[in-house]
Amino acid sequence: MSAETGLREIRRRRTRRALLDAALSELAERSLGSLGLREVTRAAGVAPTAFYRHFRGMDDLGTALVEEALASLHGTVREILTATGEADRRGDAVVRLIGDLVRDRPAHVRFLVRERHGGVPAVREAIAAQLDVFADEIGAALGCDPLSAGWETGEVTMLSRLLVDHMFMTASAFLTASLRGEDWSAATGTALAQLRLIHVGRVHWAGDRAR
Amino acid sequence: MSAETGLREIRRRRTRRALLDAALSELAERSLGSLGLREVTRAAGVAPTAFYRHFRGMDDLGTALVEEALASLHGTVREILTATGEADRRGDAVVRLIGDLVRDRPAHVRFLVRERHGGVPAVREAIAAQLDVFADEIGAALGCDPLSAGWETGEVTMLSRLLVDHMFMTASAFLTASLRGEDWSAATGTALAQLRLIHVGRVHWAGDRAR
DNA sequence: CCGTTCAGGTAACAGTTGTTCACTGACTAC
DNA sequence: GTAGTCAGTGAACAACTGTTACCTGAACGG
Repeated sequence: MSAETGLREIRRRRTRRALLDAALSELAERSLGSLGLREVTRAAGVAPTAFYRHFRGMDDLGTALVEEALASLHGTVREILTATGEADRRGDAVVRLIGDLVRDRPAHVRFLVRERHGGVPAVREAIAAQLDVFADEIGAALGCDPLSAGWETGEVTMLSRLLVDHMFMTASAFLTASLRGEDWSAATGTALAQLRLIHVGRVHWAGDRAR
Repeated sequence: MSAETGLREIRRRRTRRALLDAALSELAERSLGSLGLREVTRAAGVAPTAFYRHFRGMDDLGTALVEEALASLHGTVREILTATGEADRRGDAVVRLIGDLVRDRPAHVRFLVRERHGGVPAVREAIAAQLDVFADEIGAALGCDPLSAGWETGEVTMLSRLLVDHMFMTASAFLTASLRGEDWSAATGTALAQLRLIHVGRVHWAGDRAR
């Protein structure tokens, strides 16, 4: 295993964390592309050159942040998929889990939402690739569901992509709600209703497809 | 009226256009926050100081681009709302119109998609405000539809917000499809199916709401 | 204990940035 | 025809950028 609890390694990890955190807090109201290497090191309380001991450049720092943010998101997705219960109860669980994620790691979520279509190609593509993986996982889970009996694979993937995108818009809604103040429950209600609408569409999909 | 066809005004408008176009083409693979004033003037073939004759700063240039981009989008939305025909035929019209918009003004659409959650607060909020207006318009149109009989206003707005967001994800899908190559028709199919799924959910919404 | 490794710091570099000032000269209003 | 307006220019500024080569000293392996 890679325990690596040397004193030196501890220091190393600490400043690496400081760099990531500094970048993350700076990214609250800025975009990655407009973030300078020196700004990050200054906010982290480290000399500019120390940056290169950890990252090749800002793109590298960006992809590291993607990995980190998607790790927590992956955990959330896994929880969602393994959540048992009736299909419409599962919607409640999804919205609640996304809300928890936004509460626990707002900076990570904001980073993902912002850089998904952002100006740094490497980061953008890293996020897109991982979201494709998520969509596939969700699609696989959906395929096992009795509600999807008789669905073509193309139909399943279009649904899972819709769900992934809806996850992102829900997260974004939670973020703006959290910094605008008190309409958190309204955002929850909206997301729940939209998810339920999609669910209803799913239930009656096969029946209405003929027409 | 403000005809203003003086020779001086013509020159003025020309360099203003050059500045906007230069910024727009530079924004194909970058974000507004990372775009420098001098880069724009250099790409426009103008001295840096000329910039200030037209904009107070980059934020101002950004909001001007928002206005321009949303003007074309507003036209599309209006066409969508006034489109007659059966409800599911209207879905085809929506996807086609968005496709046309992406084909005609890819830079504007990309700018909107990128800066919607981007790093420049002024631009972000300008876009959000206009999207709220669009959602209200769509909501009003939906309210007149016989399919929405018995719907609460909150339910109508959650649907219109879902539709606006889906418009954006469709536009984004078209954009990535257009620069990745040939899966344009696949993107069309996905967007259409998703819209139809939402439509099916809408039709059976009232009936399933009780449970 | 001693030589090595290596995270971090210092100093300097060439380039770029936003912004100001005074200036030109083609257009305009009278 | 002439005086004035004003879009665009040129030069200069302090501040900042990413990146380099070299140095320092504490933790490390043996």
